[in-house]
Amino acid sequence: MTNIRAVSKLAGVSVATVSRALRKPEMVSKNTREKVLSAAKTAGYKPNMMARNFRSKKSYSVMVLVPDISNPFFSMVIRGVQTAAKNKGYSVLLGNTMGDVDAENELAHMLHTNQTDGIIQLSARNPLAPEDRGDTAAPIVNCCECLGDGSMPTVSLDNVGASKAMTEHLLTLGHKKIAVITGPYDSPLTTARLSGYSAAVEAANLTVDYALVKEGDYSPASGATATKQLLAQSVHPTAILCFNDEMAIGAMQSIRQAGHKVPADISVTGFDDLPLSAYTHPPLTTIAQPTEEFGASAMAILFDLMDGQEPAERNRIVPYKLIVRDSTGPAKK
Amino acid sequence: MTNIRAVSKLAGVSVATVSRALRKPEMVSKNTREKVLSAAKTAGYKPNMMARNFRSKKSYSVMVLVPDISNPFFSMVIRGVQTAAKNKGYSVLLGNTMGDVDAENELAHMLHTNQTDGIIQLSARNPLAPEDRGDTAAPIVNCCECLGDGSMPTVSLDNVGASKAMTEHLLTLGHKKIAVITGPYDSPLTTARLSGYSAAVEAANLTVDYALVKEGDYSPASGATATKQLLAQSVHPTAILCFNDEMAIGAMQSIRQAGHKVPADISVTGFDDLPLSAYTHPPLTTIAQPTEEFGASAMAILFDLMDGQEPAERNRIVPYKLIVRDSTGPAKK
DNA sequence: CTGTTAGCGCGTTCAT
DNA sequence: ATGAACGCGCTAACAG
Repeated sequence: MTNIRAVSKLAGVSVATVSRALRKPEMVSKNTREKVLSAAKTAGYKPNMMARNFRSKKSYSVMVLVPDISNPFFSMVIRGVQTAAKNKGYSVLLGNTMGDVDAENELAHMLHTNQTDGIIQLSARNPLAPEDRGDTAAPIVNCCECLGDGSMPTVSLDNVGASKAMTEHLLTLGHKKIAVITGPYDSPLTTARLSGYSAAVEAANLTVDYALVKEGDYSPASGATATKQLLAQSVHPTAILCFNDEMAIGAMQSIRQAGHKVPADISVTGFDDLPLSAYTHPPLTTIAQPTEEFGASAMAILFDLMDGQEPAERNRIVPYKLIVRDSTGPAKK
Repeated sequence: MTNIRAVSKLAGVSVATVSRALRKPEMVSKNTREKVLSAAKTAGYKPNMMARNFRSKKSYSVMVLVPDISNPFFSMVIRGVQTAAKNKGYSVLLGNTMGDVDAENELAHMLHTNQTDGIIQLSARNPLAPEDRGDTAAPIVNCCECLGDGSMPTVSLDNVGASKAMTEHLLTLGHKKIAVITGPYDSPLTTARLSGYSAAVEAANLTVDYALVKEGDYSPASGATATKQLLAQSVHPTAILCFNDEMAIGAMQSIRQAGHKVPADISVTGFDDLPLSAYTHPPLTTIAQPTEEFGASAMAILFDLMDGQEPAERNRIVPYKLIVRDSTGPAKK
């Protein structure tokens, strides 16, 4: 194990000088700096990061707490986090929680044991015990699905607006019976998107029919099941607004299986704009979310927090985009 | 910062005893153990993992080098890694490389700077410089897309067999003009799957028509493009065998756009069995790979390596499964 | 079974 | 601009 002392001997300087030459080159004369660098090179010196981090009390890593990493939407966000982290020399620790609260808390605990410097939480739950939050200054950022209680800085979409825009798109096409397949009812995402939907419906002087609102869990299977229920009911929707693309894809399958056509008989919309959604049959009308920007913004705020500063924006909103493809069309009379 | 010394004072024992009571409870009397544990609790003591790891020269983390984390296949493998790692108290560092060799090497460097204890490489490249490999004992495992040079232990699918089985499935349905959309030609995955395809074709006393073999890059767009090329050629395939599901989905779109039907006119097959592949139109015939098992096996081998032992199996093969859905049917005469 | 003593490798004083 | 000395928090070695 070639350490800093070996280099100092080889270069004929003190260990302190070696450390400085490597970390703060401007503090050392050009002459000795070159001497040190060449000595480090010939010795094949690699600084021991564990020692360095230990000494400086920083792990230079951040953790992403994600309900399910195999969900492509989340993994795109994580890609944004990773890119931003890497730019500042940070690594990303993965915390796949499968939605389990205990797992979340356990992983968040790594903040206190110095295994990570900060956390990006991708679901609406503060994984820190209240006594550990340190007056809202704990280095943790809530991203994508956010809590509205002010306990953490957030990065989120204008979910109300996005859902409203999508509903208006359907209303404009003449749809009056618009069904909804939501996420879990206890999620703030569901609440926000439902309220956008309601706002648009009511603004069109229609009333919300709660028989047309079904709870899903973001899986294609749940979209398929909810759609079967909808088609079995007495009042048929002419459009189904799904709170993510996977459920929309499941919905389209159930519609086909029932012998109906998308969008001729029933229009379907999604949320997220997965890469595959441009290739479904028919290509899916959906809401695009800026996944990389989600990750990058969350990371930027986290850097502020870790520096001990108040972030420039405590509740950042990133823009959505309505992507109209072929799964929506005029309402069937 | 409440440290081990604070606890030792509170409990009236030495720091060494505190350390032992926490790490090797059996080395300490029941009496003092309880004394220490209660003291630790009242002091709110959380061991500083950076110090612990530094001292024991292990980071208790492993890194997954992945070409693209937003590819659902990879993220499912990573989920398997994470689960297995967590069982032994290890964390997972994410190394998204976007296929960039320099990024890979740079991340692999973290092995030498003690930032990680081992690496799972999900693409066919040894990220370690030859002089750093330490006689094949370096703690690094190649998974999914594997190098055949013996430089690392591997976990892989029987790609030749899987591809052969799929081709045989199509041959049995009467297909004689089977096109192929591959991965990048320089990938061993492509080589293996192509050879399985050839073997099946030749076993059926047919000859491989290289005009029907197109290179893709695993993206749906590349599947769509390659399919357009195939349909523009003079000899039409009656089936297209794609080396992943995304390309198959892109292929199906191009086929529809050209006014043909799947599978009535052209059968299409994929590889990977993504969760969405059961919901495409039509549902995709594909090869399922045991993603979690990939991750778990790689992690098991890596644990052996990190323990300094030869792994039980240096080249583990995990089983594939042919999933027949509706995207394949009898060949059109 | 327990306490004392030594570092791990590095960055950071405080001198010079 | 440089060197000597210290200590981060913990575990390992050696006594007792």
